[in-house]
Amino acid sequence: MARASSASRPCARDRILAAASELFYNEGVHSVGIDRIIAESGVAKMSLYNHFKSKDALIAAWLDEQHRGWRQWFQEAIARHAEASGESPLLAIFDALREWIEKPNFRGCAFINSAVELVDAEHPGYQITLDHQQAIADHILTLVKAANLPNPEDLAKQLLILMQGATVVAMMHGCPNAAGQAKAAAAVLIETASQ
Amino acid sequence: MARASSASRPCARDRILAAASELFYNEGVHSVGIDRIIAESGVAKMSLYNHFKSKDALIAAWLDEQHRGWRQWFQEAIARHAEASGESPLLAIFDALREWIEKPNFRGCAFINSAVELVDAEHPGYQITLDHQQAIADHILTLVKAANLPNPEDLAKQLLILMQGATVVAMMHGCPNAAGQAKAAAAVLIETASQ
DNA sequence: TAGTATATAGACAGACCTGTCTATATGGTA
DNA sequence: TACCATATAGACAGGTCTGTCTATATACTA
Repeated sequence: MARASSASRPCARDRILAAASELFYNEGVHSVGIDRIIAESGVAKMSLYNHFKSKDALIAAWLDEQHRGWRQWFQEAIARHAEASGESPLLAIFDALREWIEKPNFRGCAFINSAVELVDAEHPGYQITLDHQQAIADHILTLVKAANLPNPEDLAKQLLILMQGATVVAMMHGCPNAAGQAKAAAAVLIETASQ
Repeated sequence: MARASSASRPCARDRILAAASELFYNEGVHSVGIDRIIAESGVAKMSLYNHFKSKDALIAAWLDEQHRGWRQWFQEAIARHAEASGESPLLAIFDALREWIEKPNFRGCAFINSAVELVDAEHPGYQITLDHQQAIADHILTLVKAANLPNPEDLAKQLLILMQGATVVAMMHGCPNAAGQAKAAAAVLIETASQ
């Protein structure tokens, strides 16, 4: 277990990130201290600081990992839902969103939550939260343009607003059908834009 | 200045709440400690604990005060914008939202932010964040019903999603026109629902 | 087996936090 | 003026946090 190539147990770095991921998302980056992560991961404090320069660097690493994973999943889920339903990828966005919201540990968007908690734009993780949001907006715009709809920038922005709104409403209102309502609204906007 | 009736200086309690309000909203409830609030308000620590049982009680008092103030402002602003523009109160929601977003110290919704930070549903302030969100949803539903539109629950939910989404997009994307885009989308949804 | 890279457990220091408390000051009223 | 309610400044205690460090263990390779 001293080498990352061992197949029987994840390396220390991965165990730290896994523990941090669960704790940070469920409880927030400020409420979870280093000792909690150490206890959860079974990694020694010195190893943690060998892999990550500081707690802030760990937060940034977590956000970076989440950013990559979520982007990949988002694109894959949209394609999967679009294929399964035969509907436009623009509507499939909201099916993917619903799939995410319905996860048992859903507590909103890690990037929104972290931006709220970190506040400080100089924090090493803050820019990642913004990059993530921008990547979503860009992806939606790409899908809208691919659909050859007029005023793509406006429609993309409105769909982004619906998506972010459904995320927050699902979190704050315990609303199981926020994604469905957002999808219905998106359908109207897309239909109207097509005329 | 030992009595609240003094007209020359706010009483200690009000000064604490004013300082807490600014610091908590700008920097988050976890990042701001009691000593910061004491320094900002010029109130002695013992006075602070005479007025508020604990930091958590102060947070709850702040959220309660914000809840009352915001509700009042929201309804007044909608009425004001509806009268000035001659448009439906349902669209005026987004004019009021824009007015709020354009404030120089805008950093999203204090209730969403606090729900994210507090996490714990047992925290004395947590229920207030939920009550606040529910009050907004109820108010939107009331306006939709007053407009005699079909499927009021669905439309109200969609307008709520647009409103929350615009709030988050404005915060995360530095998007000055999120409220305007949400208003344009709302106009389409309302027009479609009317047919 | 020896050496090395990586790991473990956890003590430690200093900073910061929340809440308690002592001593004193201030302002209003009888 | 005396009394009382409320205020001030800030020391203090104990807990928690982040990051540094000592001592030791483990696993792999030559």
